[in-house]
Amino acid sequence: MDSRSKPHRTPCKECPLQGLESLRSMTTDQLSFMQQFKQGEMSVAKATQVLVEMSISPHVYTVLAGILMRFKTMEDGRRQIVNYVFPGDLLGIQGAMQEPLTHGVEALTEATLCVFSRDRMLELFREQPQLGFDTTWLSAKEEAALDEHLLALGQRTARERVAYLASFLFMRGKDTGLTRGHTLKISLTQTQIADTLGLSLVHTNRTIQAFRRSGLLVWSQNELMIADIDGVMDLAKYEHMSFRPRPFI
Amino acid sequence: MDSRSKPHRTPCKECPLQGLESLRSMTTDQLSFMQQFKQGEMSVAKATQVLVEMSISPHVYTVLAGILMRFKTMEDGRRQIVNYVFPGDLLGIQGAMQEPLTHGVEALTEATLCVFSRDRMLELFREQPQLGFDTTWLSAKEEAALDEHLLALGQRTARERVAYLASFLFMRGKDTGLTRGHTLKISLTQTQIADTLGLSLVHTNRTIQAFRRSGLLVWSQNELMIADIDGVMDLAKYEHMSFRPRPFI
DNA sequence: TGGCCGCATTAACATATGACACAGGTGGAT
DNA sequence: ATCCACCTGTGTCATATGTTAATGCGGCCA
Repeated sequence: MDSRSKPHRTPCKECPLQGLESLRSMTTDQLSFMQQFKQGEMSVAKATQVLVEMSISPHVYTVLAGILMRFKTMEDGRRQIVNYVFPGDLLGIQGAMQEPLTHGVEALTEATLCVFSRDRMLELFREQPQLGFDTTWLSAKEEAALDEHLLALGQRTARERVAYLASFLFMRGKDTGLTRGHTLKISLTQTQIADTLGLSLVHTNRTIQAFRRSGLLVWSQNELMIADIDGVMDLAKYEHMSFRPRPFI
Repeated sequence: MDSRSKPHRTPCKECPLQGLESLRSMTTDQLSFMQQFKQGEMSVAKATQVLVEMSISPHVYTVLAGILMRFKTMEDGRRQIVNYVFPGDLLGIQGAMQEPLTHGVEALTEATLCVFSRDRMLELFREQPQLGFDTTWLSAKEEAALDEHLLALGQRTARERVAYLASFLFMRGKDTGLTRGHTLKISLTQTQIADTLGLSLVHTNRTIQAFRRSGLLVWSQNELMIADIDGVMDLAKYEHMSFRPRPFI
């Protein structure tokens, strides 16, 4: 499969994200700024490393389609998936600070990204203060999600963690239009789930199977089916707060 | 002790943070903007709740002095301390998005905060794009720290976690001028340490004592002494990256 | 002065979770 | 076809960490 940049370039007026209810739409002025600010578009195959740990990226990205994961690794090979990246999310903002990335990013599905130049980020803040502000807003969202994950890893049992991650992914998928009925098409291996939740592979497997037998939650290789989302969120003791539409750039 | 706002108001030109090596200093233009942007100053006693979970804060703060903690709680009482807040850090930026706070903040020491108005944040981005950009930079830093904590909770053993937290706090303290020689004056109860690391109180106690006996690390009620910071960081498998001076507002 | 309270400390015991080892299925590469 | 890598699923056993409960100590307050 091809994982290199493609010439195709969605005009910002037709940005697929504009339609999403959970995302805030842009003014025409903002749209036309973004149009010229946008450097290009990139499509990558599943399993492509989009950003690599320790490198300094010359680009900043916005996800147009697809799901990706952010992760950190230790020298001895241990890996922690720190968060998942959905359409509308900003990627690699650390690069804009000219600092080496402290995490890697890998695509979990085919994905297409909107490409911006690291060096022009300040220009965005200068010309479009509101969009600059929105960038901070997005960062605040990311922080809130990470806080939530920390709560999960620090305080929840294995069962609760699995229920938590399932609800989290499902809700994010729902907000970005990726769910159909009770299912979210996402393919995570159990190893990836384990590396997200800080559990061993074996125990993750057992926990997922217990859910499957209960019928509450069926998490297979290609999709996540949640029969009763409220039930699962209760079980996880997860209080999802639905907020106002999030901005994006 | 008094924990209410006080009239005292440090002029920005004499901001104690300007002197820190690890923080970037401001231009005189930026300083004078901040001077009028600053709404006031607040001094709080140890153990004061500065921001409360679920509330919508009308203020955003920068820490001038002191150490605070950010935490989340679950309905059944479980608590996770998600990060520590040092001088130069921004607090409550979620408030600027007019959204309810997803975490609380409590002072661990006497602390003094610089107060800004939530509603004027956009003005900051408009008039001082660089400072707006810096705000995003700060958020990116916070994200990186949270990623690091997730790695600790998800992948490290109890021993490694304690060593990690000790190094993390010590380095942050060092960067903000709070260490003297091998010690950092900070008073954390073992319960707080446990709630940071996702360990039980008893096991935290055992682990800390083991370190104390080894002499590598003495963590008492009022201070943290690290005999050999490199040794402790090795033990934690923690690779601290020292970056360029961080900005602040 | 006595009593209460928060905190550190210890011991004895319980268990959730991890480690290891192996089987079986699937799909891609050659 | 054959091989190989990767993934899910199992069983057995090991152990790091959690739980409960009791002790002691210092500070604070009536």
